[in-house]
Amino acid sequence: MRTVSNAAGVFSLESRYNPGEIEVKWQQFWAEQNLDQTSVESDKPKFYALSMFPYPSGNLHMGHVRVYTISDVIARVHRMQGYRVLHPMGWDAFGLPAENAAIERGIHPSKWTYQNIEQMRRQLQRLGLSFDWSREVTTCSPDYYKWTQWMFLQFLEAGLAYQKESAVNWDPVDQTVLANEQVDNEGRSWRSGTKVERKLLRQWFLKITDYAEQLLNDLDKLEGWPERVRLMQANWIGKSVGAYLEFPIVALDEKIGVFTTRPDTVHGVTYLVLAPEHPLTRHVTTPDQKVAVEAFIQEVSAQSELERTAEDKPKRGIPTGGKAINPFTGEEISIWIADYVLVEYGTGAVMGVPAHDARDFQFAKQNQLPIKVVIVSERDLTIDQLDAAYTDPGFLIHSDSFNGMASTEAKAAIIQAAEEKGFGKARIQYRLRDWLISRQRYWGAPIPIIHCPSCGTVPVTEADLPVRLPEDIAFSGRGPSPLAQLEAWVNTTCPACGEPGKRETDTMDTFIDSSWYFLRYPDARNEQEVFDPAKVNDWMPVDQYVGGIEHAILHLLYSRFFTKVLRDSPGSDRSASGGLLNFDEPFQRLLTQGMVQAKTYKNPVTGKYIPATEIDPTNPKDPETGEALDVFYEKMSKSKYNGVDPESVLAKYGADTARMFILFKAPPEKDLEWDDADVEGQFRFLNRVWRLVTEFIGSQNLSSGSATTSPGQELAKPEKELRRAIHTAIQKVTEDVQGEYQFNTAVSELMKLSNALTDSSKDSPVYAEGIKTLVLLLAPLAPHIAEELWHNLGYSDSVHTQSWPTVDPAALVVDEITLVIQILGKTRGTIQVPATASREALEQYARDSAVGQRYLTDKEVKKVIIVPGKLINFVVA
RNA sequence: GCGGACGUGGCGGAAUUGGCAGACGCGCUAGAUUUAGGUUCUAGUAUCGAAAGAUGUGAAGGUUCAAGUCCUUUCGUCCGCACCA
Repeated sequence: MRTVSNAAGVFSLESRYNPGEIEVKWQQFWAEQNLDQTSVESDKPKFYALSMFPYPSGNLHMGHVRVYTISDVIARVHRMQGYRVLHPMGWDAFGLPAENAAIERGIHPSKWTYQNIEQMRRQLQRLGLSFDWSREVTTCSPDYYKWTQWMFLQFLEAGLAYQKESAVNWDPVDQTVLANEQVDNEGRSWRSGTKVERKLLRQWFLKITDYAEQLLNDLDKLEGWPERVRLMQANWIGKSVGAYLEFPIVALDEKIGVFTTRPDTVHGVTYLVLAPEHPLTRHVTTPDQKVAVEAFIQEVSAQSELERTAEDKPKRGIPTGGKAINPFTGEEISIWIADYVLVEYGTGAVMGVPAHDARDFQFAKQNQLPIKVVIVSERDLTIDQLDAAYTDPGFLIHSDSFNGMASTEAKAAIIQAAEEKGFGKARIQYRLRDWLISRQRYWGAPIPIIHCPSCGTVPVTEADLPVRLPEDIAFSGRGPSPLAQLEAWVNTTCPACGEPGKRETDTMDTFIDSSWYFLRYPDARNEQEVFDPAKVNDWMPVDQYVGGIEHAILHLLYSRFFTKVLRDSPGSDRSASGGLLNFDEPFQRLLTQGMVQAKTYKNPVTGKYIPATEIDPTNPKDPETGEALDVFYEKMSKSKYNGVDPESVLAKYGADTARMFILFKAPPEKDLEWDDADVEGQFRFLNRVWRLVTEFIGSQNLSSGSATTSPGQELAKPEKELRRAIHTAIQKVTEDVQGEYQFNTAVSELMKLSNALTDSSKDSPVYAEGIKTLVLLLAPLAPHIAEELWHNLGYSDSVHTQSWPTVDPAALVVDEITLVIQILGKTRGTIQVPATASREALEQYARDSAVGQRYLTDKEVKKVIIVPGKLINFVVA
């Protein structure tokens, strides 16, 4: 076996690329050298690269591999470019699956979670991700949730946390509240299968609506976010500008307030509608309607919100018998209740203007309610009959002093009139609702509140945090929340008066845990305070956030909310004038990566998915029925039998190949189709690089001294071309790995460089520069092989501590360019011309060329367009 | 219904932002080497055509010397929201 010796030692030239061996070796080396720990050299610019932390389900899937590979490449590139980089990792470790494991398998949620964390951390470390594990956070750990509880107290202090009675999805079998997303389309619980009920319960809320306007406006600052995420958030917040108007109830000393975006149509109101849950429904109902109204309310309350808001559902409602007065006209109008009015939005009551609102029109037709036209398309037109609601702008009629006014102007005029007469005022309404954060579950951060018979709701004092989860607890999945069943834990003393009190038994929504974790990483081991504001203000905002589009609203909106609240809140230091944070938005740039999909086989008749192992891929048929199967790509999942286990890919090809495949196969924000043949292709490429570098090292050894460049020597043409290829690669890869993150084209540039080197002579004096550059550019993408080759090249420092290569502009200068010759815009050929040729010279070269001779002879050239360095276009008659 | 994104070879995807469409890879074809096979290497691979050449970026128009890229219309796919008053 031939060996080579250099500064790095003696090694075999015949050694084949063996990822299993070198990846473990270098991972150990990096760990020993603490290479991944965050540099705190303050003279360097900071870069905070963050990928969304995972829920520790126990097994890593390809989606994880993709996100973390992306953020790892970004982190590694920035390190080489001279930034101090914070690239941390943690665990979103509270949540239902742990508790279900406890119910189903009798394993304690804590044990289950920590086991999973151990396993997933090992799996992540196998990928060669440069995470600073010394800053790891785990949301279910008391030293983390202590501060989650502290956050809650900040919100309480600021008046942003409150309790209120609210209609929620209640599962009568499991005896718990369910989130909307845990109820299916038929209104059944995902776990018990029972129809959920709407139940009024006293729950904790965070007042996110107080920040609605800022959350909306500051979206404009997020230029580094995908447009669609910003739009989704804007729609979710759902700002409407309109008016709040009050209608006095006949024979009662009360008024019904409504919100409307169309105050200009107020003279066309012919009835009012209350939501069934509206507090005034029972007041306004007349005795003769009482039985019918009660029955209706019962019926509606049995429906889930999903059922009630289902598409194109007929609007159902009944009269209450009560009457109200339209203050603008003095007319008496009837009061109805109907299921299409939502108690959560606006005031839970609407004014019915059938002539100018499609829903009201439908409702009025159905119930023979009067329709009064008050807007017409042209001035001085009079229309009394409509076939459909007229919802466009127009001019007012039947509207007293406002007649003839444009509806757009009338809005403001009528609001002004309402204010003057005390009928109402201008109002801005948001679709966003306050955030319900109580969960009747065990595996979450306990809400740090004590209920005292004499003092009421009392916060746990900061010194008593964390309110720990009791360890010794039974999980049956039945009866009240596990915490509520543990009397020893529930009974405590009131911090205010010292008398007996009871702990709040609800825990917090796990989205609270993840709404601030990025603020903990800069100071993750701080036991004295939630974080040192100086450190957080130094590292924040996150420069690049990477995660799935499924969090477009939830996590990303909540995190923005938390950031703004903490910016406004002084924290523990009440004497401070400003807030804890000095920035408005947590995430400067956001990259939403696409799904990882794989081929699925589905029987179009039965709808069944068939595992790939059971079919012949060249002729996919159902093994049981023989029917031809549909073949398409879908997100990997167990139920579709199309999951690819990262561990098996790592075992077969290694982490570098898996990373390269993922980066090359699709741009990061697009869905990625898993393809074993393409994985093989990346493995081949890394093998080519391996051979290229290894053979170069061998040739250096054999012919040492013969391939040196004398300074000042003019390079020959092939060398010049190779050097241009090298620096073009540096330029393009650099562009691709920063800013737009087009890793797929970055990899293809590396392939081109590799191909250029393969085609060049190893004796070329610039060959060594090419090999070195290739390894450096490859380092962030395939860190292990790059490290191995770097050391084999004789360097003793890690490749990952090297500076990113820079472009030598002189190397990009060309002597000759290819000039495209077009006749009437059609390409007819190309010629090589000196790069410095003038426009006149270019035209002459083109005319003299064979192409020019052929197409221009006997033709009248009317016009010549010259794009210097590129093309010449002759416009002929 | 409203809002958004996207349609390019057999496939994934490229195209200095208006300047040679199909980079790079997969697959496929032929050949070479080695072989039990994989590996590796060379050449080819948008379509039609023997070739010259013509055609070609969902479709149809338009602007321009020049359009995948800009404009208009249209078809299709995907995603988000959906009785929000």
